[in-house]
Amino acid sequence: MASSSNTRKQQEILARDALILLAANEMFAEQGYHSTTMQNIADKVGYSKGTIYQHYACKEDVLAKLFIQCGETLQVDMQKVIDAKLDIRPSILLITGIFLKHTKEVPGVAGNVTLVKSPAFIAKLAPQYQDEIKHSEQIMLSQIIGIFSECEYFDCDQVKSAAFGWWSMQIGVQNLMVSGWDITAMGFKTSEEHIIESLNIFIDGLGIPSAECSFNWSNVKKKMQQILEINEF
Amino acid sequence: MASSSNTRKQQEILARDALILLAANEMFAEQGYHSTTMQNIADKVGYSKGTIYQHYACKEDVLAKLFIQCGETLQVDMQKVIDAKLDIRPSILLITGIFLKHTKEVPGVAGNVTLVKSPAFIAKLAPQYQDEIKHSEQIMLSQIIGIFSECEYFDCDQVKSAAFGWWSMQIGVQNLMVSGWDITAMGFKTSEEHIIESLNIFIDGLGIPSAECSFNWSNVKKKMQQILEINEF
DNA sequence: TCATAAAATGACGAAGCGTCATAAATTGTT
DNA sequence: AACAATTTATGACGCTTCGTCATTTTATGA
Repeated sequence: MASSSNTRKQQEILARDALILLAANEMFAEQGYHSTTMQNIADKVGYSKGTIYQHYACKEDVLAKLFIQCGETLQVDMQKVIDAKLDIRPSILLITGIFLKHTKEVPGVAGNVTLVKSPAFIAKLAPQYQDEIKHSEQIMLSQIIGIFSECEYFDCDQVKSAAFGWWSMQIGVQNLMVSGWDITAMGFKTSEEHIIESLNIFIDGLGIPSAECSFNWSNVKKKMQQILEINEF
Repeated sequence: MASSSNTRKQQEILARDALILLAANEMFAEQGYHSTTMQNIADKVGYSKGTIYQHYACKEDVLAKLFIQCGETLQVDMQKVIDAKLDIRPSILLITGIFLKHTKEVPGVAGNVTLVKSPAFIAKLAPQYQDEIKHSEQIMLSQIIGIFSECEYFDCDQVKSAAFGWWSMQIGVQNLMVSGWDITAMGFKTSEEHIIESLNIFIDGLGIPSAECSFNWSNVKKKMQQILEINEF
């Protein structure tokens, strides 16, 4: 019975772990990481603070775990786009769309990317989480570089610059989206629409010929639903 | 004597204020905002905690003031580039160079842009600082839009997209530069070199003809020294 | 020299992180 | 079922830091 009992208990723990992460993600999104206390999280999942600390050694580890989980989902979705073997332009735009979608879905994570990657924060994490974050970042970057490498006119350096530029823009737009800044009040369209338009400009600059159909945010969304096999978002 | 004495005292306070900001900037850069305590700052400037609180009502206000100061310097430097009435390509690259320079000079600020702009942080600030931050952002954005507006082939929407894209990339590269991530260890060049190369691609995409001289990071640096009238950095 | 005003100080309350002794619950045995 | 042994949950406690404010120190002026 030891093994069976062990498994059942492990499943209970796993289920509670999911609850903790769900609660944390919601509260980080609603009131920010620093304004959310471990007690808040404990209250929300209906367990005591001590129990939460049996799952995570520190508050930083909770956010790190959310970050890592999110990274895994991103990788899987990115791979679906890569496997679809589309042209460079739709590939890049779809992967951008995936990041935009995740930014909306997990604002508690997207709004704290800078915090998670800061040296002071990383230093507090369990070594395992430090490694996983670093690893996750490398995987994603190599996926991006892989896509830009398809551009035959470019040498290795230019591919890296293009990937670095895309990555910067992606990080930046996530920041803008989660900041309370209402750009539509300044006569702008949505962040999604503008960044897709901007990326089209960037891809034009790479010397990639324009596609027959225009790739605006609306089209990117439709194509994403198809590739990721989801109904709506 | 009242006026004179008042002025002298005010100057003393002003001088101490500068010391506080200097100390804070250094410590925020070295160990991060959250690991720096008000006591640390007080110790560094040689005054007590209470005295620091006569200058700033809360820790958030200290970072906000640094952020605002930095924004003012950026605006002045940007205006110098605008007044030089260069072509679009060098204008954009030089303004990017100015941001890169500031990122290196005030890492304690650049590494906390996301934090400062988060709703939870803004809410804690003195109303005056809230307004100044919002205002500073609008000024800078309108300066950027002004430069992209020079591009005669573009309509208003495209100009906004281009400005939004540049802004995102700028925020993103600042994040990457202050994160502990050593991209050179992954076979990359410096962030500065890559982002300038990326922006050249972006500007190509805008339909701007290539300049006669190539604008790499080295050239941008030289031109910056000339426009900003500085000797080195 | 002393009185009054201004400024500096650090002890204190409040709040949050993380720990650990204790309490509760679960499991195994007779 | 009753009890022992082990596992798990709990929240009081210590520690740290933010921000306050009564007290002390310094500066000003008569």
